[in-house]
Amino acid sequence: MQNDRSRESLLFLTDEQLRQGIEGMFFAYRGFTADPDRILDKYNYGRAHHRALHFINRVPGTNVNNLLSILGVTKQSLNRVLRTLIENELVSLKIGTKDRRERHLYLTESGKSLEKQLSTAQSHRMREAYRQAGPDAVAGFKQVLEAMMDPKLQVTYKKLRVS
Amino acid sequence: MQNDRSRESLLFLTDEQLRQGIEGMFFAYRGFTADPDRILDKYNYGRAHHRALHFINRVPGTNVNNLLSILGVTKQSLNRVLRTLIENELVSLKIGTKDRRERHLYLTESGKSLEKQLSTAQSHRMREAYRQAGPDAVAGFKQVLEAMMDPKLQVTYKKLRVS
DNA sequence: TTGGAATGTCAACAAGACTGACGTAAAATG
DNA sequence: CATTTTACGTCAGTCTTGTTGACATTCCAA
Repeated sequence: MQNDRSRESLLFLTDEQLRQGIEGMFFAYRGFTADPDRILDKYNYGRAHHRALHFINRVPGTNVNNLLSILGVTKQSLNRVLRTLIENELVSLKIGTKDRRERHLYLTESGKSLEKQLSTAQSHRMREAYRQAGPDAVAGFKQVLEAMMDPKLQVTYKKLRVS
Repeated sequence: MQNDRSRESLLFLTDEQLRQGIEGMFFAYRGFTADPDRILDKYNYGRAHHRALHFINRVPGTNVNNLLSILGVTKQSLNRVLRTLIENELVSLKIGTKDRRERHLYLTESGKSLEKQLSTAQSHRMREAYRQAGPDAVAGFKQVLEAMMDPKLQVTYKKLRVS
């Protein structure tokens, strides 16, 4: 009995199930980035630019270090991306008033406009997927995603929610 | 009534919900690749090698064109990766008997061993996430992932299941 | 005043993606 | 049988995005 029950209740943890999850993540991520990628191409930007735009929009006035910890890249790498975004006037800098070493980042009007374009495209696919799968599936989807994150990123992720 | 019901039943489609899904994918994908990446580093391989190993293991004897369509990269890109894997004897080639233009790909013993190491690490995290979230959440997770794929990749994904 | 933090910048490099062009062998087709 | 198409490999060049390492600047805080 005990044995039967555990065997049954753990069917979702078989190697086959796990493999499907792995391949699902791989293929779904391709779909997830496909639409924004096409838009970015037209403007000669890449995914790195998209990510910066997304999180600056999400946390307006963030400083560079905070953005670095969200994105998980080196400052040199982010800097290159930020430089072009600033040159092209999609992002503006404001030097901190309290701490004047800090640069606070904001989207300009054109920045907001491109970000909107990108997020609209990405959300559209996400919305369709959500709609097809239904509310219970969506709840489960988010639970699994959250459990898959590194603990630190889980915290970052949750912070974005309440900010 | 009708109005209330639709408003309520669509709460999971709010912009906030969609944004959480987008950021969830971003952060979860980082976690998803983190453990294999650490192993790959030690052997001086990258994610591209991992993907090749994964799918050659999954579809032993696949030809190059089939692998290309699964991975969604150019032959030049895949070739670079395959060449090193073959040189290092993780992958072996067999020329097709029926169609001698085709190269069929197999993992060697060392190939299988590395693949096992990588998939064990990746599965471990996936298993923990699944366990924490529970079977219903996992079912929902997979539903949403599948709905997020490009239609062609959805077919590819399903084919891998039954093969 | 001095140390350290936040930031920027230069240089060099690598992985991994791309395009384009070309070559070869073999199968398929007219 | 001749031609075309397919499967694959390869060379060359480019781009994005990541890395390390070194060094400069600014300026807060002890």
